Amino acid sequence: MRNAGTSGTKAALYDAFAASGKALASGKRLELLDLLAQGERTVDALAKAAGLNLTTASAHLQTLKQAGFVATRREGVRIHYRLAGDDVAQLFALLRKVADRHQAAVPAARDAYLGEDGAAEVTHEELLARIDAGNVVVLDVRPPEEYLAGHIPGAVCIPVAELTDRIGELPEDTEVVVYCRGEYCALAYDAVRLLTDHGRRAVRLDDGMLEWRLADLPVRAGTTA
Amino acid sequence: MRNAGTSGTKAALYDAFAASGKALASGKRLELLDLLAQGERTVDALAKAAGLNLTTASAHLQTLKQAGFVATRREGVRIHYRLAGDDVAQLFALLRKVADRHQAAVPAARDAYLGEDGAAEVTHEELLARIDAGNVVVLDVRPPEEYLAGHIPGAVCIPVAELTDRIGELPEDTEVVVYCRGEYCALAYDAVRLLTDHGRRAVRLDDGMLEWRLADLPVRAGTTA
DNA sequence: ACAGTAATCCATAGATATTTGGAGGATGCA
DNA sequence: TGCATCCTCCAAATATCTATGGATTACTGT
Repeated sequence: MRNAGTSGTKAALYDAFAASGKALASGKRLELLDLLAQGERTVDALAKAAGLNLTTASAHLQTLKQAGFVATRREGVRIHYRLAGDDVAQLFALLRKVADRHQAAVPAARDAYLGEDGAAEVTHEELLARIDAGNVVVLDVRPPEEYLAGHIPGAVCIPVAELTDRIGELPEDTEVVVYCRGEYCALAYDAVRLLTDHGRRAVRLDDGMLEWRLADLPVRAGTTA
Repeated sequence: MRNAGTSGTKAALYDAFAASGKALASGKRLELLDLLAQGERTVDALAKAAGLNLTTASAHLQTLKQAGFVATRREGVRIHYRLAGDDVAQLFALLRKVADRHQAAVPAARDAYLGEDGAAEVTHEELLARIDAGNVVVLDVRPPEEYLAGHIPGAVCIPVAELTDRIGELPEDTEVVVYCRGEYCALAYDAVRLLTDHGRRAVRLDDGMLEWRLADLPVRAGTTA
């Protein structure tokens, strides 16, 4: 009944799904998605943050837009890109998780990038309990614009680049829980090493803002801590 | 501190994730994943079911294996491929859902393939309730080997190709709920049209085995209905 | 209207993927 | 041992993707 005629449209449907898969098929694009998962950004800011030529970044963003993964907003002369929805962040996070679990190269690359890590980590639940108990300082070491776009309520914002200079802003006797973008972000790893080297007690949240938000935990925007 | 040195390994990590993304970047591979989500199969069977040259199918399967999405088992002269885990099926399902939601081409291709569909559908919950009540026949129209690998408990197996001949096996007075591989599988659509044309009351389950299994609903394997 | 900035579009060269036929490896069976 | 089957590996042609410089478009401010 349906065969030659349909096999064309069947392929069309799978190819349409594959168009979304293709958007996930480049390391550069995944890096852009990772940045966008922290909040909206202009093309120029994305290109700089990802270390890309502006033209190249724009091309990748067009690809992501074709797949419907990102949306844009014009503000005067610049264009802000953002994720098209939480489901996109979810897909991104799941891709990383599945890749980590099933592809041997990922844990290897992860260790090479983040450092093989025996250091203690804190889970969501532990952190929430300790925030309630009041015996912890939560430190967000991402760039300020990402902190402004959304952070853990009560967290202090000190970008890792400024941490050496501003370490005095942290109380000396309280343990610090550090977080950054997500499970594979280097910022919190660097910060914990830095704080520990300065004799502070510091541990990393076991993942970061991406997973926190996807777990529907409370998020605050703006500067009001 | 870390920059040029790390940018290499950082890119390596993202590229490793992208390797998994690339596995999702071809319609043919997604079709293979869709088939594998129903149960394990040999290379030859997959090639035939997907309408691919054997060599081409093998190449795609190697790509999927590189990404860790599939695993193999040798049985005599033939090699059985299967999904490496439920998380892979989950990733596949989420990709389709996100693509459907955010990419205009998907609903269009879907309607072209499945037919624009005003017909009534039944949800998981409704079906379970009606199975309990006993006033429904559940019909699985997938190929028998997929039925054997796992089906809804109590479902009758009549492949859609044999349905015209075997329609007498279905009670005439009871409504039939038809299901197949998943939300985008044409088999159940065809079967409902066919049954309705023969004066039977038939509706489609709103998705299929893939989503049923991922929802952790009861699945039975083998022939014991 | 003009200049300046941000981003996209276009063309192209270089790099990757896909498909396929044919050769080669592994297993089972006579 | 020899042969058939199932699958993978190899090589080459074709198609697609990526990166980038230069041109173009969209907007702002003077």
